[in-house]
Amino acid sequence: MTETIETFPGRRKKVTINDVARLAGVSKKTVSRVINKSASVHPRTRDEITEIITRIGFHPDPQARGLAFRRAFLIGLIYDNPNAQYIVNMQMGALDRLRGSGIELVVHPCDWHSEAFISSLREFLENQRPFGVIILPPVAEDRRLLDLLDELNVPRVRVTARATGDAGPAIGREIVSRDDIGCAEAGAHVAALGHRRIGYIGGKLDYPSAHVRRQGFEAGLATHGAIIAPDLDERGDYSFDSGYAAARRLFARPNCPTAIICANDEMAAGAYKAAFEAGLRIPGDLTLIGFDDAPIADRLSPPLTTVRLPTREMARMAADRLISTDLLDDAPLVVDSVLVVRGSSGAPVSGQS
Amino acid sequence: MTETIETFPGRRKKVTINDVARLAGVSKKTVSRVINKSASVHPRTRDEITEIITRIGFHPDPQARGLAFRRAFLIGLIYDNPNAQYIVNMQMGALDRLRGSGIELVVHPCDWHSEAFISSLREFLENQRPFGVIILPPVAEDRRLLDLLDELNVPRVRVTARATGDAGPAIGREIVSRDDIGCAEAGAHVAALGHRRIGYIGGKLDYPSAHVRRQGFEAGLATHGAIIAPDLDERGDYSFDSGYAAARRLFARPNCPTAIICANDEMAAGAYKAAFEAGLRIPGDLTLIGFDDAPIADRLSPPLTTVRLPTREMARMAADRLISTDLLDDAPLVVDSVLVVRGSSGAPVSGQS
DNA sequence: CATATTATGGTAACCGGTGTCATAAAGCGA
DNA sequence: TCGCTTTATGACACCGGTTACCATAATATG
Repeated sequence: MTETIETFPGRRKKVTINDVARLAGVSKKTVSRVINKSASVHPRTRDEITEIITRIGFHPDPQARGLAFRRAFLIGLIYDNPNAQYIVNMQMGALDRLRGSGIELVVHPCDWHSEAFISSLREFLENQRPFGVIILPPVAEDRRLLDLLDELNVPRVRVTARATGDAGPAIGREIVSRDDIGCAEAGAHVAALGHRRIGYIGGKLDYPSAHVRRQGFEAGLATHGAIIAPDLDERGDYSFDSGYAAARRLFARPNCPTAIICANDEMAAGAYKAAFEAGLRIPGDLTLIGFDDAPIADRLSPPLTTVRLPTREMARMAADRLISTDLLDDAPLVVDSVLVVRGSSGAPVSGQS
Repeated sequence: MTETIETFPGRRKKVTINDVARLAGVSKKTVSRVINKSASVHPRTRDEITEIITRIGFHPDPQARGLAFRRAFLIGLIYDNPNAQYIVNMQMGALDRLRGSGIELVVHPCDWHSEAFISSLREFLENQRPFGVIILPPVAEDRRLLDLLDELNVPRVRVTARATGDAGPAIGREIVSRDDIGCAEAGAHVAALGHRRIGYIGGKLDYPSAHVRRQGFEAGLATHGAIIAPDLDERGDYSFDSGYAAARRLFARPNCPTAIICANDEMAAGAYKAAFEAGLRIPGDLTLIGFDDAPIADRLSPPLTTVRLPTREMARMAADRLISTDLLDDAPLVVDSVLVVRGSSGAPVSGQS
């Protein structure tokens, strides 16, 4: 039995690998091997060292380890649109997985369209050399960013939306959301309610998710023979204001829609505002559909029927892919979206088209 | 003129302090002095070194520096209530200031009431040894956390609400918001509109801001001789659901309020929902007031009259206090809140009390 | 039993900076 | 001109880990 001299009571200085080595009567190299689960260490030795590590509460210094590894124990979360409400969910999801791993989450919002976009990211990546990064749409699709990550050899996981799991070549590891599935449900839901005069407020064309969602909605409508009315086809930029403006344009059309499908909740919330101002009752006069199931969705009155994406879960998976050592392959992980029916959708009032 | 041999074109390996030293013909220590603006370096030498640093694009490695300094170039943002919408604003504010400083923001939500609260924070602080932390309410008031920070000697800035700038002893550096000012404006606004049957949905007693805001509202009401009706005095926990429940309780009272003041926007949003379900029109039947000017405030219909706190600015100031070398003193920085009148407040319909 | 292979452990150098302390150079009053 | 203080700079160890490489003990083979 080794003397219990020098256990932690009273010690104030940081416990180092040397302390462990000394107590175990081995070299720091051996302790290092145990820490990193590398190479062959005699089981007895390993257990002894492990025991000592926990007993004296040794935690390898991330700074020192990072310096030697040339890699910081940080994971960057890179995204545009810092105001999107799901960002918080994504952060929580990543943190769920990181908790206890000794790796910290560094948030890195950025302005996709700014000139400094790449250079500021480069600075972060080159200097801090994060363990890996999680990139969210729409920047997850940016060629320059992907190239930069390749150049600097930073592991990454992309979170992205695609209509099918195998559409297009995978660009590195990715978490793919099947936005189209929930959208199809939503489209079918709207059509099944009897709506035929259906408006649409889509996203910008350079957001890949905009296409996927649209296709999903259209496919769902088609199952009941419905379509997006060609003269009620509007577009926003996923912001509240753009949704408001688009909805106003729709209301100004000769033949008002009885339902409007929005490519995200923020724009749907804007449509609520427009509807309120126009004196339209939801869902009596107007059915509204959103996407995201953002926090605002069930805070609206009536609560918004929307398509839920498991954002937190997705971020958790993304973080897991970055830090799990036992990852089997790089096949994209696919998650489904699902329709959440709430109070904003109902049958059109009789008498209307 | 020194030869331009070996400038960066084509180099792939990291530029180190040694490269700079060699090029400048000085020791790395001197370069280090320049980097840290420390001690006396001859102006000529300094300029020369500075020039070389920018020319070859040298960025000191945060890992190495952190190891030597025993302090990571990270700033932690510690908060409970990760779902509060102002969190994103706080993050943005801190990032505004950190941009270009080479210091990264690490987010650290935590469950104030969990047992692991302190231990998980201790792990972060002991291992990563962040440059400093910003702590937001309500954890900004937690004794155990403050003690822990003292023990580990981690610089901190607290963001907190106090009625007056000098109430109570300052516990380290702080950014103080005068919640009471805007609340007083709001109270006066409600009373001036003619409301006399005024309900209140306050926050939990262990949230210090709950007291401050209440006092502010009451002071404002008092300027017009109004008070919170004793039988309409409810309490929530700053969550949407609690606001909804509290509002429903208020509506069930014999004599309905014509106005409800809520201690935050989330609860006010809950009250919207309750009002909607009860068939009450806002502001015709019911005036609603919130606090925070959270994103949801102007997404509600009608938009919510609320008290705005300059959250982003506050976080910017907090980060500044942590990283600015030229800070003059530790006096608390005080920011005011201000009433934002929107569509949810109006005169009570005649005929009512 | 001698020799060829493993399996481990030890040593030194290194990752890229910073601290301490000594020393050279410069300023300065007598 | 000569000490003496002040300023500028360098040598070297060190922060706390890691890897490269070598030495040695343990095991297998002829």
